Amino acid sequence: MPKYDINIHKFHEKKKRFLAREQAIINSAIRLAKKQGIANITISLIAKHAGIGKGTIYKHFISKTEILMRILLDYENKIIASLQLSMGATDSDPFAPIQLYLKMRLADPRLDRLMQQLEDQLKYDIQVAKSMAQFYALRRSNIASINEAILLLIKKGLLQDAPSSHYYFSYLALVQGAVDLSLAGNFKLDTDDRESFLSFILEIGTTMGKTSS
Amino acid sequence: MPKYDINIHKFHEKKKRFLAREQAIINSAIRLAKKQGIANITISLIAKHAGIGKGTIYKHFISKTEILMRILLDYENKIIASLQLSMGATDSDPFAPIQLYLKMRLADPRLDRLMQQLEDQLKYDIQVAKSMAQFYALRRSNIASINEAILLLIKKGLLQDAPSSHYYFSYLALVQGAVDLSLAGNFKLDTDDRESFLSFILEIGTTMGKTSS
Amino acid sequence: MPKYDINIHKFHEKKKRFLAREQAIINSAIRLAKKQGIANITISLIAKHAGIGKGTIYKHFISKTEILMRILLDYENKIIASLQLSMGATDSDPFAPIQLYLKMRLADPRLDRLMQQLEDQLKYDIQVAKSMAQFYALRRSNIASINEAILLLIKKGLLQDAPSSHYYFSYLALVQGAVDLSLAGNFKLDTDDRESFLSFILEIGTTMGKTSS
Amino acid sequence: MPKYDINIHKFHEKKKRFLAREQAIINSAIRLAKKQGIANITISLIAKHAGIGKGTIYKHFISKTEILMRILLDYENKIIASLQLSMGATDSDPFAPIQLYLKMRLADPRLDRLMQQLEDQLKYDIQVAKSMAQFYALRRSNIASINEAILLLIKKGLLQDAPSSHYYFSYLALVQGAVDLSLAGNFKLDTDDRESFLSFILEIGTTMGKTSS
DNA sequence: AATGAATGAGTTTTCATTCAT
DNA sequence: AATGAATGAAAACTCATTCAT
Repeated sequence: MPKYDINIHKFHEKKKRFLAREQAIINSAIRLAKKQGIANITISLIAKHAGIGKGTIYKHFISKTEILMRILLDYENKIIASLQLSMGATDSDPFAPIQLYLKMRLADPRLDRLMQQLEDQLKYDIQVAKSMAQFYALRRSNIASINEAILLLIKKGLLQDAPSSHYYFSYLALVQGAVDLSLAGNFKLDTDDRESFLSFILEIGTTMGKTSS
Repeated sequence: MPKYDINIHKFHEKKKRFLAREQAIINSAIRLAKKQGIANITISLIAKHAGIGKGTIYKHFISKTEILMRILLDYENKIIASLQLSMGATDSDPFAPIQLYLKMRLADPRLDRLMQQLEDQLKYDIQVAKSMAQFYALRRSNIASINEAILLLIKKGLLQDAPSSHYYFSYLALVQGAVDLSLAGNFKLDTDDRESFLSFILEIGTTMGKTSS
Repeated sequence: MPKYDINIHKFHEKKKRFLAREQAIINSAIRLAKKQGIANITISLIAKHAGIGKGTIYKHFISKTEILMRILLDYENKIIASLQLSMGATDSDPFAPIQLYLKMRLADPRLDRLMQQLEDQLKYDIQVAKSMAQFYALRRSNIASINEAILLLIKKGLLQDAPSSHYYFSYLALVQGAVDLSLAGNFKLDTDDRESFLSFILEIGTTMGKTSS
Repeated sequence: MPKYDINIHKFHEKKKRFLAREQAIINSAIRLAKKQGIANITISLIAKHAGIGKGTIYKHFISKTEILMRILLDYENKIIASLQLSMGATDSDPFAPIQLYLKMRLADPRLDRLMQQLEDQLKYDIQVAKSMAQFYALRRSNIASINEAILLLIKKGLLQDAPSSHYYFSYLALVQGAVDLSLAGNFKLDTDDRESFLSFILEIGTTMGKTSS
C-alpha cells in the first residue's frame, strides 16, 4: 500500500472520529436535556457526560446556542429526509407519508417535546436568526410534503374533499397531542396501555375523514 | 367611626394592594415569558414591567422558581375550579365538562404552551418538589373529573363503550396538538382560518366516538 | 425640612456615591495597569483592589473593554479641558497652551504611556469603534488648539515662520519621547536628574525655533 | 562522497530549515502584532500565518512569552550590532553613531512601538526575568555607546559641554516622540509630509546643542 | 415597607499547552 | 519530526438574592 493511501486512510479515520465526537456531544446534550430540562444543562455537564473536555466542545460548536440550534435542525432534517423518501413511493401506499410522519414524531415523544422547547427558546435568539430561518424553511418543506400527500388522497377519492390544511392540522394536532400526553408528567401509561393508545391514535389519525369506500 | 374600624379598613386596603401587587408580578412574568420565552426572563425584567423594585418581589416570593411554580399552580387551579362547577350541571348538558375543558385550554394556546414548559422545567427542581406534588394532585383531580364525565356519557349511551382513558387521551391529544399548532412558529393561521380550525377541532373532539343515536 | 427635600438630598448622596465608586473602579484599573501592564489585569483583580465585588463593576461598565475605553477618553478629555481654558488666556502668556500641554503629558509619564497602549489595543476593537471615533475627534481638537497657539506665536513674531505642523510635531516628539524615557525600564533617573532633565526638555520645547528677539 | 559527508550535509540542511522556520514564526508574530496589537494575537494565529502547525511552535519556543521575549531581544541585538560597527568608524564621521541610532529606530516606527509594548508587558513577567535582565544589559550597552559618542563630540568641540546624559535623553526623546507621532492613530502623515518631517527631526536631533563653529 | 446597589456563585468562553498519531 | 485535536485553568460575564437605606 503506497504511502499516500495510508495518509488518505488516516485522514478519513480522523475525520470519522471527529464526526463521531461531534455526535457524542449532541447525544450528550440531548440525553441531558431530555432527562433534566434545557434550563438545567451546562456546557461543563455536556462535556463530562460526553467524556470529553469542556474546551473540545468549542472546537465543534461556536457557542452553547449553536449546539441547541444544531439539535433542532438535525431533527427537522431527519424528518425531511424520511418524508421525501416515502413521497416517492405513494403508488404502493398513498397513506405512507402521513403514517411515516406520525410514527417518526411519536417514536420518541420526549425528544419531540424537546424540539418544541428548543424552537420556543431559539425563536428569540438573534444569534441564530439565520439558522432559525433555515429551520423554518425545512419546516415549510415538510408541511408542503404532507399537504401534497393529502391532496393526492383526496384526488384518489380516499379522503373527503376538504381544505388539505384542515387535515394537516388535524393530523398534527393529534400527533402533537399524543406526544405531549406520553410525557404527561405524572401518571405514566404503562407499556401495554401505551402501545394500545398509540395505535388508537394512529387509527384515528389515518381514518379521520376517510371515505367509507 | 371608631378608631379600630379605621385601622381595620386600612389593613384591608393594605392587604388588597399587597395582593394586587402580587398579581401584577405574576402577570408581568407571564406576559414576558409568553413574549420572549422562559429562558430569557429575569427578575429585574419582571420587576421593571410590574413597575416595582426588584427587592419587592422577594417580599412576595422566596425565589424566582416560586413565581414560576405559582403560575403553574394558578393555571391548574383555575381549570379545576371551572371544571368542578360544570360537573354539577351534567344534567342539562352531559358534554359540557369536556367542551369546557377543551375551550379553556384552547383559549390562549401560548399560555397553555408556557405551562407545559414550566412543568418540564420545574419537574426536575428539588426546591419546589412539594409544590409539584400538589400540582400533580390537581392534575389527577382534573383527569378524574374528565373520566367521570366520559363514564357518564358511556353509561347514557352517548359514547361507545371503550376504556375511558382512551377517550380522555384522545381528547387531550387533540387539544394539546391544537395548542401547539396555533403557535407553530412560522406559518401563522390568520384569524379566520384559526377560528374555523379551532371549531373543526372542537367538533372532532366532541363527536369522536359518539354513538350515531 | 420638608420630606421631598430629604429625598432630593438622599438622591444626590446616592448619585455621588455611585460616581465615586465608578471613579474608584477606574482608579483601580489605572493603578493596576500602570503597575503590572494592561495585559495582566483582570476584572476580578480590579474589583478586589477597588474593594468591591466583581458584579458591581458590570453595573458601571458593560465590559472590560469599556473600562479601558473610558480611561482613554477621560485622559483626552482632561487635556482638552485644560487646553481650552488656557487658550483663552494667550494674551498674558502666548506660550502658555504649549507649556501646559507639555506639562500635562509629562506629569505622569507612566500614565501617558498607558494611554498610548490603550489606544493601540482599542484601535482594533470593533466593540468600541464608536468611542474610538469620539476619541479621535477629541484628539483632533487638541491638535487644532496647539496649532492655533503656534500660529499665534508665529504671527506675533515669537516663532520663526514654518509650517505649524512641524512645530507641533516637534513639540509632541519631544514630549512623547520624554515620557517614554522617564519610564526607560531599566535605569531610572533619580529625582534630581529627572527634575533637571524635564526642565531641559521644557526649555528645548519652548525655545526651539524661537526668534532671537 | 563518503556516507558521513552526506549525513553532515543532511544535518546542515535540516538545521538551516529549522532556523528558517524559527524565523518564520518570529516574523509571523511580529507582522501580526504590528497589524492588530499584541493583545490580539494567539499561538494558533501565528502558526497559521507561518504556515506550520501549532505544535511545531513548541519545538522552537517553550512558551508564547518566550517568543515575545525573543522578538524584543532580537531587536535590541540588531541595534547593538550596528551601533558597535559604526562606533569603530567615528574618525570619518563622529556623528555617525547617533545618526545611525536615530535612523534605525525611526525606520519602522510601528515596530519600534511594538518593542516598547513588549518591554512593558514582559517587565512584569517572572517567567522571563532572566531574559529581561539580559535585555536590560544590552540596553545599557547601547546607552553606553551613545554616551561615548556624545563625549567624543564634546571633546572634539562639536557639541557644547553639558552632561552627556542630557544629550542622550534629548536625542532619545526626539526619536521616541517621532516614532509615536508616526503612528498617531488618527491623522496619518502622507508619504511626502512624513519624509520631510522625519528629516526635520533628524536635523534637530543632530544639530541640537551643536557649537556654532 | 420598598428599593435597587452590591454581591459572588455559577456559567460561558478563550487559548496556551500537551501529547497521541 | 510535525501536527492539530483535546484539554482545563483562568478569564469574562450573568443574574438570583441580599440588605442597608
